[in-house]
Amino acid sequence: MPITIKDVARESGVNTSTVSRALNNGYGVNDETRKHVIAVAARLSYRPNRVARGLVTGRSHSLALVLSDIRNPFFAEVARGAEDAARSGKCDLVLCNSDLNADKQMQYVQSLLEKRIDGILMNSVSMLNQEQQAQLMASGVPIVLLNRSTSNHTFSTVCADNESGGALAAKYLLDLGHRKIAHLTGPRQHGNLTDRARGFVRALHTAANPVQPTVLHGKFNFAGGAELTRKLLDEHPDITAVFAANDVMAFGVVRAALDRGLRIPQDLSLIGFDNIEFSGIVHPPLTTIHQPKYEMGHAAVEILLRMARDKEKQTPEHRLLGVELIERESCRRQLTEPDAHSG
Amino acid sequence: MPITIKDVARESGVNTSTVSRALNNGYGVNDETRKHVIAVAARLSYRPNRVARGLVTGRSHSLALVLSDIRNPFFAEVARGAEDAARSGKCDLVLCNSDLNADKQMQYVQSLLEKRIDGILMNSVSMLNQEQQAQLMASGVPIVLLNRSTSNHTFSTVCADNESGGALAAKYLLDLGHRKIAHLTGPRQHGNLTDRARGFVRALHTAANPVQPTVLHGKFNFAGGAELTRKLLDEHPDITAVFAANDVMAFGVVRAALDRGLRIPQDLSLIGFDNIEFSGIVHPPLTTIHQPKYEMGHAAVEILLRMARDKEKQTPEHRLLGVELIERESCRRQLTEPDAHSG
DNA sequence: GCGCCCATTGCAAACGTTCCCGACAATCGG
DNA sequence: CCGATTGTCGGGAACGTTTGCAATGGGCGC
Repeated sequence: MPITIKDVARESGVNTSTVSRALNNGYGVNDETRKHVIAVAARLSYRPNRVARGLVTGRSHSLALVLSDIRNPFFAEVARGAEDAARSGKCDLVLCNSDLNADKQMQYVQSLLEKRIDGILMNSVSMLNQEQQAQLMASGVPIVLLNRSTSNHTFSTVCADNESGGALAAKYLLDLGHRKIAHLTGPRQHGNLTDRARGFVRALHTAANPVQPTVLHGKFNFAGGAELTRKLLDEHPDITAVFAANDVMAFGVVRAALDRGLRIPQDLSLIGFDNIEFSGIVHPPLTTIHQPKYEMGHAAVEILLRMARDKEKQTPEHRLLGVELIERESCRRQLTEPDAHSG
Repeated sequence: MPITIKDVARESGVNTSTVSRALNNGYGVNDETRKHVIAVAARLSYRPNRVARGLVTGRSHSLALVLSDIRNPFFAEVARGAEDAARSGKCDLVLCNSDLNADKQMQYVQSLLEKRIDGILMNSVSMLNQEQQAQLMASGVPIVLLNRSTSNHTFSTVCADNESGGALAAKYLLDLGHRKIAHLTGPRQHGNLTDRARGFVRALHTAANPVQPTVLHGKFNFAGGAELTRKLLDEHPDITAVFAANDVMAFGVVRAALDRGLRIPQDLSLIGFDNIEFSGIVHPPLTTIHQPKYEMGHAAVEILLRMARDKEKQTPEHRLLGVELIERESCRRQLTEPDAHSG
């Protein structure tokens, strides 16, 4: 029913192949006839069928974004960057929520492969077993991972410099004069969080006046942040500054601290990680390490587009994006007390 | 290069049409041969090419989600509901961020039509002019609108019951004893917000003891909430309760109130709208009207799927989803003072 | 004036499915 | 025992493009 290339060909008195050439790159077709064809196509309001084109070219002009949950504001920002990049690369983006479920993720990949997707951006493959990872590799589709998997360098990766971010947080707290410092983070297996912790602890250790922080592991969400804070305040009531592994945990810290009657930053300094939008909105505005989420999504899709174009150049590319400290109002200078040992 | 249906046909000694029948609905093919074909397909790890299938069936098995910005947590939740529904309908979801830009939105639609998308879920068409809306209608693709456009009933719609939500907020504040009440909302053109305001004001008017609220219009974001609050506190310092048109505005109210030294809920009661995730996390936890965001996305896609299946039944469907009050800690009972007139 | 080259265009074969239609055998009703 | 029906399957056209190759014709060098 819709208008096809044949209609345009008939109406403009040329062959379909000429129409195709005129409408696409247009090289090898007389300038006059090209204009004529284009005019006719416009008059009939012809819309090429990208499905048919995809069948012959083998490219679907769509990319996929497989992440755990779009409701996580971090991923929403990444998704926006990815979509913008895809759009400027004439591709569209299909959204998949894996919930970090391995089976679900593989089902998505299968479905995407059947659609001859041009590339996939995933936030993690760490939950996949060896066989599944091998299957992904074998599929031949370009894949970029959002969070670098230390064990696997066969895929391209885009990652924020978590370790530097941790160090940035450490330096900031030290400069403010804090000596009793804690770090609340997620499970030890979590690569990104581990990197942040490593950078943080290392910077504290290598400081002119080294500090040994208290590090607590738990769930890396709001409830986890609150729970770890309660535990922390019970066991180490002398803590003056907390570095939370992400902003949502930091919000949990705020809540638990308020419940104990502690004000931030007057009684406790707090620094987060991610710089999600709400960090600037909550009270007090949260000092945090900014992660270039939009740029990460953007960069990942750019790599994907490059890989999709050059089917030869499939050497994995690794991009590490810088982070920066966003100073707001959740930290305060700590007057240096006399050292406990000297008392 | 990849394995096609022909390979399976050759390997199992039958015709491609038989393979197709065996692998799909399977009706009209001997049970034994079907099993054989399926076994061979599995052995060769055959993956059907959905692009080719789409070319002949005319269905792409993908739906599109065109919204202003996925970074808006409201839309992220809608998107998640939509994606889950699409998935269970064997479709995938392509994501488009329109930024409420009419041209961009039409470009998206054009691109989606070229891909022979099966249906489109958009959050608004109000920024489109008549010609563009007519063009959408003429395209013949199933379309569901997230926010009911009062002027246009030609598309299907899914909408939360904003008016009832406004009434719910009004009743709640009245029950708590508030008499000096304000409503901070967005521009007058905004349909949803207008509905909320209407429900709110009407419920206050029709109460046993009617109240005339102060209604202020401004930007419906964080900054707008803060700005309107400053204005409100300047002009009406006797206000005891505020209904913000959405949660993000409510956060702005919190900020501005704190800046003036007012505590919530001790000095000012506050109720929001949407119940985004952060409403339960901020301090104080925000009492608000819950909008079934996930369910809205889910329902919209279900309508889309139905319309895509029955190409005949294209009568627009309108679904109004209920809202509910989520009571947290941002409102407090107001002791009824003697009426100002009697003083 | 002749042959060659290049620009332009048409022809037709793909791409991988689905699905209509016809062939064939077997079964069944009478 | 014969015609009709049913179940099973193959043949082949279609879906709307792209693209390699051949054909055509004009211009140009010699």
